[in-house]
Amino acid sequence: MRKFEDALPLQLLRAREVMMPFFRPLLHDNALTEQQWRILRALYAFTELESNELAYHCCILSPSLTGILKRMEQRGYIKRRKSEQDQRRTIISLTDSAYDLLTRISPEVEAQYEAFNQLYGEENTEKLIAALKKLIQLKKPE
Amino acid sequence: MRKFEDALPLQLLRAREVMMPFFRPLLHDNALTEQQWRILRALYAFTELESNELAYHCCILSPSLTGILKRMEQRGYIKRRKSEQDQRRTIISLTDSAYDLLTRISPEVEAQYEAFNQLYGEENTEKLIAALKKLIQLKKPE
DNA sequence: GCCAGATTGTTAACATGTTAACTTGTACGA
DNA sequence: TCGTACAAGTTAACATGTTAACAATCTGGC
Repeated sequence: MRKFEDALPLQLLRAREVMMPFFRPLLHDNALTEQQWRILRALYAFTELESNELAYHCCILSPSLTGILKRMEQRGYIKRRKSEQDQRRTIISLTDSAYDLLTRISPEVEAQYEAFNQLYGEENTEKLIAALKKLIQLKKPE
Repeated sequence: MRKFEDALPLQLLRAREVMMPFFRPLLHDNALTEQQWRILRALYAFTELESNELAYHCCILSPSLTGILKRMEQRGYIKRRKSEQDQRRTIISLTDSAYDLLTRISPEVEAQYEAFNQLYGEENTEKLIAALKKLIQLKKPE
């Protein structure tokens, strides 16, 4: 059988566990979960997104997103409106308060990316991103 | 700010989401979660492990492990014994039933790895594993 | 216009992730 | 040897992951 450590999904998980300590303290200080942070960044990048688009970009399943958005709405970070053309669709966007938060902590996040790059090496990072992009473009043939 | 898609932790997550569909149907057919499968494989590789070692190898936090092991014990896949020298430590190992299960579905798992490699390319896979191993060896300086 | 089938989002039920607090057992120095 | 600090597991409380089922809406063909 394949050696336990060579399992690629496990390696990807481990790699993530090595990176996250760079960012977790920051998120924790601002009472944000990783998922909430991904949502803030996605909405910052796209200005507004429908629920299913947001879920796709953030790698979050719809049932999880329902709860997360509920909490983020209560905390005043996101707002929702119904699509005019299709009453099923909800369009999500950020509040001013969320933009303030992003503006405030983004520099610290960038600093942590820098710290990581210094440790891992700029070149290694680029190679890894390239390899991951290639993998992500794959689709399982059915 | 950094482009949303270029966030490395997100890329690692996406990559994993692309890979897992190769294995999920198999796990699902055998009523196994990803975590339970990691535990089975780790115990198969190491024969027996203490709780904290098992948690480390499988990237599972102790509080989660407590519940997972409870369910796996009820289903007859693992057994526990106390360490003689240190009554705090629990040593976990597989039951015969678990070995049977592993023997039965391992070939199918390997076949899925092969299918993935054919799609992604042997060389790409090796490069990616090498890059991930290098990353995993990093420790955040405190 | 009407209905079958697809789509969007939610709820439900359970498993796991995450942090903090707690329990028990161990080690170690005053 | 006493107590204090530490280590291993568990529990608690909440957030999220996962699958299935469901309600509301839309879309197309008839």
